[in-house]
Amino acid sequence: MSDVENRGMSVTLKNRRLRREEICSTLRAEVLSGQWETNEPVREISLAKRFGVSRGPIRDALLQLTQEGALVYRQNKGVRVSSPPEKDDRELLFRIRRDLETHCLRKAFPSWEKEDDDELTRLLGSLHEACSEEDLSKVTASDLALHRYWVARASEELEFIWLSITVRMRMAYSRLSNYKEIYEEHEPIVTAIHQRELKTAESLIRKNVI
Amino acid sequence: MSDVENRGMSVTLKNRRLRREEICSTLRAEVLSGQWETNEPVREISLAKRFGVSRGPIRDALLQLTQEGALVYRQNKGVRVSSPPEKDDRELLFRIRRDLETHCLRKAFPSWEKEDDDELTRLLGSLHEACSEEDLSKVTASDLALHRYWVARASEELEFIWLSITVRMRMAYSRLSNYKEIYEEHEPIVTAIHQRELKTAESLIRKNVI
DNA sequence: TTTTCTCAAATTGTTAACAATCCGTATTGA
DNA sequence: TCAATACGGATTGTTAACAATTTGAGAAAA
Repeated sequence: MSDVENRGMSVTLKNRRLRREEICSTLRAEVLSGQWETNEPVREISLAKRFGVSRGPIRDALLQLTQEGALVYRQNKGVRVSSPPEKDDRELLFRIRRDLETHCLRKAFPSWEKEDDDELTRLLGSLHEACSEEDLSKVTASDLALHRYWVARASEELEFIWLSITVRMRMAYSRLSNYKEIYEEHEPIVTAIHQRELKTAESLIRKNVI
Repeated sequence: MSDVENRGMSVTLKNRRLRREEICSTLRAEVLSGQWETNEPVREISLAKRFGVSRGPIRDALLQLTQEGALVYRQNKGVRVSSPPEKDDRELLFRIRRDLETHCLRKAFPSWEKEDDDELTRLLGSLHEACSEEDLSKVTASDLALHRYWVARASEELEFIWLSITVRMRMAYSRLSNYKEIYEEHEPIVTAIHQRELKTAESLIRKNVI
């Protein structure tokens, strides 16, 4: 069992039967936050032991992550962590992601309600907590969940497309020097949404997604 | 066993061990060409019988098609054919698809070789044949394969993203009145590529993808 | 009649055993 | 020595049986 696979042992007996989606998001956060070596093979058996299930559900989860772009699948050789996209493609992918997020926010805005505000506040709090703890895996998951919310709020279809693009970009934080900056880039976006300032929110998202 | 599931019985004994990708593309073409009722449940057992395998590989294929957007998965209820995207989202998706295809063609052009020309010719021939036979499933698959070629030629990463968008759009041919038009829209694109006229090819693709 | 409850059939979810494949190591032969 | 080959452990692919869940028909109750 490798180092990575032993991490985060919050798997208690009561949630022995984890949903595929839960296994997925745990693994996704680890891959996205760069905790797995690129080209490091991912073994089904060790993951099965770690999550306390058989290889079946693990294969489901790995196949899903393959489709999302976090992993690459090869016949009879299992999956490995994929490489980030080429430089040529990054600019296009960023633009598509910006277009998707602003489109979704604009579309969801007319029916935006207080409970949406509350949920965003909760997600922002989770991001703040993760940044304070300097927990990279948690920061990545929180960041993803925050952006994902306004996309999913608009369209389940677009959510899948957005996710597969965002996951492939690796959400690299190299542009930001520390965790505090990550939080401080997101706080104004949520504030603008709370105040129903669509244009401001759109503009801030465009500046954040680069 | 439903009507759809009995269709196309070219499954002989020799290719008993079909790859997941082969099962996928067969099912994908049928879904995309509208041969399955929307919201019609897709049963694992009947598909397993049809392809002569157990439910395992079928589940793999269905999960993959779910991620691509052809099917929708619900806990304990299996998959069903998804609905086409909302009108609001269609224009955005078309634009993204156009951007992806032209970007990929431009990127692949410098290293485009004779064998690529040959492959395009082959794929165009397949489309022509499908149009002559008026076989909707085959037309859909051929059209997809042709566009897919120049995307895949540029980037495996972008191929996945492009596929998940294109599959979700259902490739509706309502804009075109007959099969002949479908072929006649694609023939000039391939010709332009053969003659290395990038601008012309890009422009034709933009007009074709609407 | 209408609603609620019960139960059995159908279907999906999970598991463990088995088959096929890959890959590194050792052995063989020139 | 070196290349080719054979072997065996490790890993993925597939299968069939079993568990859990959903669904709908029909009985029971209001």
